[in-house]
Amino acid sequence: MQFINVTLKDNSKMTIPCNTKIVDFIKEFMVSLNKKAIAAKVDGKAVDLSAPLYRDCKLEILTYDDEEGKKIYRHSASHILAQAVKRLYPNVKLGIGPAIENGFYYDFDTENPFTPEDLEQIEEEMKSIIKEDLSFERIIVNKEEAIKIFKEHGEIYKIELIENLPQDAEISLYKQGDFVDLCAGPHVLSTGKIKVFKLLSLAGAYWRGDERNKMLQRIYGTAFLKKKDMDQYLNRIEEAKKRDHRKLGKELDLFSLQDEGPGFPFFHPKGMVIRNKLEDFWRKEHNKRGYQEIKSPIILHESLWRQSGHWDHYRENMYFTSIDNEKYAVKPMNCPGSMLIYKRKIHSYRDLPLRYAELGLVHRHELSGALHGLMRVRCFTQDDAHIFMLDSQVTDEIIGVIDLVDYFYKVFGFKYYVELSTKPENAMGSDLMWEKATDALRKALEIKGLNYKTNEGDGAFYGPKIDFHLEDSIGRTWQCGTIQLDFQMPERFDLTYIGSDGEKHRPVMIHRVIFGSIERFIGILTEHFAGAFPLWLAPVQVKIIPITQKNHEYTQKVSNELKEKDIRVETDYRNEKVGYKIRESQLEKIPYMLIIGDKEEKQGTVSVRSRKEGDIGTETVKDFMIRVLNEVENKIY
RNA sequence: GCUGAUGUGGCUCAGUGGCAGAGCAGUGCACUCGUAAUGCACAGGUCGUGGGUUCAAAUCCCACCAUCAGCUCCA
Repeated sequence: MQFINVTLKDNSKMTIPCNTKIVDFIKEFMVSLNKKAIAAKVDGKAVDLSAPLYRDCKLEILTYDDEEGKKIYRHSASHILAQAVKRLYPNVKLGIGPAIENGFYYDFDTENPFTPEDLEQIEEEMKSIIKEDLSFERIIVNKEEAIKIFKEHGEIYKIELIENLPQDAEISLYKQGDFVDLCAGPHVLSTGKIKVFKLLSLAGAYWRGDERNKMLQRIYGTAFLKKKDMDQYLNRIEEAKKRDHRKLGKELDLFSLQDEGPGFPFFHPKGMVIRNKLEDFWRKEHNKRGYQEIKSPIILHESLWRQSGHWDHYRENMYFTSIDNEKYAVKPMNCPGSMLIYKRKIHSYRDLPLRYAELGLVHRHELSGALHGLMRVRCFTQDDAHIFMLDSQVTDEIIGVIDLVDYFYKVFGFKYYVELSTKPENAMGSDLMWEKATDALRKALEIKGLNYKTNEGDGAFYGPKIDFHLEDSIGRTWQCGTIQLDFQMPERFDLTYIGSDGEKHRPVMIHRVIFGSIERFIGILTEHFAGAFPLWLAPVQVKIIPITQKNHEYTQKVSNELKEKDIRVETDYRNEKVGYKIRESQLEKIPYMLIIGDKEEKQGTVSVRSRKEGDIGTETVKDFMIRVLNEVENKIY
């Protein structure tokens, strides 16, 4: 008998007979993992537990606690889903069924779309497949054999996948009971290993994600080892639903979307307070940092958009109109307007860097099906800025923007991640320019000591970019800020400055946003704070609640004093019980409530209730004002 | 744009061929109240829009619009 050496994760070595199955190896030498093992990695490659060890190798056991193990577990669940569907609907054709973050899906081509009731039936069938505890068997075939097998089953999508594999490919199939699927694997040992799962939703999805292809029916599901973990996950989905800015936006009366303007949001008085506070903050911080605010028109002549390149690259997303028989376009971006302002006069190198900031309302034609509350709209306000500068100023300017982004996001308590995107396939401009620009961005990131991920080939067609993805309070990420180096616009608009040599030179330009879109940012903030905005942003900061009509006069006096200090106050003079008024203010997520009765009136105080901590005792009006003004000033959240 | 689902009073929803309903919100009256819902009464809807089928349509059929879940795309 031949023997082989197996090296484990802790570098210990074992000598075992050749062709020992991993599952047997675990039973013998790693008993503690016997129940937990899902699959294994041999020399870094994921394999089934039923695979034999036939040469010297490194062995690592994957359990549900490993990200990879979890994926394999869920992917196995997707095969069970497919088997259940085939049992119930034999004519359905299979697409693909991978594991995804938090779950899995499987795509099916079916004559009759599934209904939510069908899902229950499919779940039942999956349960019985799990009960049958069918083994996942790996079968290796060549290309011809694979095609023959799937032709017998009429699986046209699988055949298409196989045909795209190289001629000499070793093709693996997985068989459980009477069900065979094309799959690289690995899988759990048998269907019985899947403990808890749930089918979650139905959706259409294009075959291979291409909108020219047929739309298949996708079933989403998830699978966990413990019911507790699944319940927790389902709860988190519920929590996200509760925080949905569309729901909260309606409840808190911040904004609305009307049939008359799909994708064109209406901001209500309370939503406008948040908006204006964000803009005030933005203006103040930009002023401090040497930005000058501009405003360019919303409608501009078509010739401008031809010159800027938008006609060639962005026409599909633009709206057009005509005025006095001339063709005009509604701006989808602010940069061309900014270019015209730069070009209005001659600039000296001494004027640079020139930082033009613009809260610019842009309109873009988005597909109707893509619209989503404030997150995806057809008109939005970018907190844009275009910085025109000398080559030598690029790094400093980028660092300035990075610092500004960092300052802004911290104010809201967001963590964020940075990504650098490099030259794409269809880029304009020379390699040398791109290299220089990308180096400048990279250098700035390194000087700041920021960790970043590089997305090769993901830059804009006119230049590389740094993207900022912020993470909200329940762990979702959103792309907001971006810094883009742009060589095309200065070129296309023939921007110049006069250098110290008296000659004309080409300035460098960066284009950047921090909030991204004010509308989307408000959506993100709403979900991040679950509607309980920090005091400085809260549409109503203080609600004053008199206990009886006798206290109305004093209530009005307190209200006037607070308003005098620009504190946003509302008074509730309705003939209701205190508890009722408090409950309502609490649901409106108003940061402070002041309860006023005879006692307070006599003492000239107010009884303060915070939405977070409840009753926090009695204070003089003056102390309460100091408390509020301090909290606003420091943007405490 | 594509696939599927949904559309009934300000909000949340019931009503599946036979007189449009409930709760909350609103208004009026009573109670004058101490930290998350006082009681009674009243008012409010051409059932998304336009066609059609039927003695009769919120309900069945067709088209369109919007919303939702995804796909695709993206600030």
